[in-house]
Amino acid sequence: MTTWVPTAYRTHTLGEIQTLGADLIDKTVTVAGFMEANRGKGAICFVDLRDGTGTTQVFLKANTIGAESLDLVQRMTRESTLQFTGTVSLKRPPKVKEGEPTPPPAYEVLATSVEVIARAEAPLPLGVTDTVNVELDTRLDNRFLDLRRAHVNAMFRLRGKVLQFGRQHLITEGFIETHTPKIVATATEGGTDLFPMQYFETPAYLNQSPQLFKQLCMSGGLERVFEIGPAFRAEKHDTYRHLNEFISFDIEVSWANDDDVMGVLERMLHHIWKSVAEEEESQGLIATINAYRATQEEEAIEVIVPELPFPRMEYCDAIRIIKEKGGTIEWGDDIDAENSDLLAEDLPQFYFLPRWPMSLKPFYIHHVEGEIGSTDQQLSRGFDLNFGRDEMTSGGQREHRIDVLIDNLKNMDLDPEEFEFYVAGFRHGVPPHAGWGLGVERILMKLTGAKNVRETVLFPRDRKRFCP
RNA sequence: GCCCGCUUGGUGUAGAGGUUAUCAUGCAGGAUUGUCAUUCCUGCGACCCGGGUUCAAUUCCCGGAGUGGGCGCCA
Repeated sequence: MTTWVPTAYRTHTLGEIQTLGADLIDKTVTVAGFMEANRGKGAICFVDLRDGTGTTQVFLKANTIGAESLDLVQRMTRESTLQFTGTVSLKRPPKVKEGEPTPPPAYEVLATSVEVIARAEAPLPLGVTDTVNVELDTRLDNRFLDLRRAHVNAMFRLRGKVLQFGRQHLITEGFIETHTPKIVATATEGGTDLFPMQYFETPAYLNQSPQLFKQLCMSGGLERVFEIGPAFRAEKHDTYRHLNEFISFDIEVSWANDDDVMGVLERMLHHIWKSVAEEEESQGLIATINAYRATQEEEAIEVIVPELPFPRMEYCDAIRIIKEKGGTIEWGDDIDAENSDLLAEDLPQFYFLPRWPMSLKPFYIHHVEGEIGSTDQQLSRGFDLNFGRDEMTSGGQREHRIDVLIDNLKNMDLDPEEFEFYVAGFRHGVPPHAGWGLGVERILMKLTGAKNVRETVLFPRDRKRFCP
């Protein structure tokens, strides 16, 4: 349970007026919030007041609050911030049609005074309680108002929950939380464009992932680390699932191989899903999202806890199955969206794709000599985790043998000298280690049914948007 | 970067070479109401920009800008 400590502006939250209402009857309280709606233009008026914990009706009578204050509230615009002092009372039950159940008792505040903290300008750029659809672009331009909408607010509370449950699980498995630098000197670990920046007199970059640094933590004997932090990629992609700044949930584990960290991943995701499905507050957030979806005639989202272990579909088998289904692909190709759709037909939820060809993986991925695929090419210990058609995670066992590592760099046309800070960490003994990076926003998409990854980020950064 | 759409009140939409430009929501005013998605009445508010075709363009054509979707690549 959350403990709400009174503040300078309110003695109770609006949620508490409802949950503690029976004990608060006739007590004087001060509450504050956004005015969702007001009704009544005569000698009485009702205000729906909303704060972060819920909504409560405030009842105003001319002879209790005074004609002047009543008039002020009656003229107030929606979403204005108001503070009321008054006494808690039992709300008169609504008229119910015959046969319908009587709703549980609700409480209201009979106002004795009001303070207008801020009047909201009208018209609102988007309706907070309106049922009309609002386009994502309009929403993001006015995110502060969009966030006031119940289902959007719930999305971000749920985001916090997901991170909390994930963090909680890793800590129980002995992980420690770390932070690695986001300003880096090395151009790239391959595969992506970076944002250049100026670091005093020297060119530098925003980091694309904590990869190389978390490996140095392994060399440093930290054994089990995780990090939840931003990653920056300057790719000019424009899709429902890409961002130029996203939050990467990363782990790295010593004395472990790819199978070991796949285990960590599926246990963590299982814990997150299970917790969201079972925890009361999370269920409430899901219910809020579903209430909105119902107004948009969208199907309710259901939190289906995935079974352990997640299915494994090795790369070679995936290629074979795609071919059987009529997809165009050759061994050694990346699996594109169209072909991922074919795999997703049979694997609509989480599944691992282990043992990719070494040729498709970055220099830091480990391979075991003799592990070869169906065309006699070297396999790697790299894996992906998909949810249906979408990639959630990329991971693998890392190359801890310094000579192989340097060969890999050379084979991929990278200059080992540029990676000296990294290679140096391998000169004095490194435990075999493995890890992964998980896209937090993509997980949120799957959990909340969001069709666009931007919905799961407060202020998304994409090709066209970096403000607000 | 490539391909395909779209752009109409604050928001979301309907629509047509000549209309009083539709509906919902919103906003303003009024009637009713201890209301509770109130109900009812009245009113307000819009065709992205530039050029072309035409007697006439918001509608057709070209260009631009903005935006949405798909793809590549990725998390």
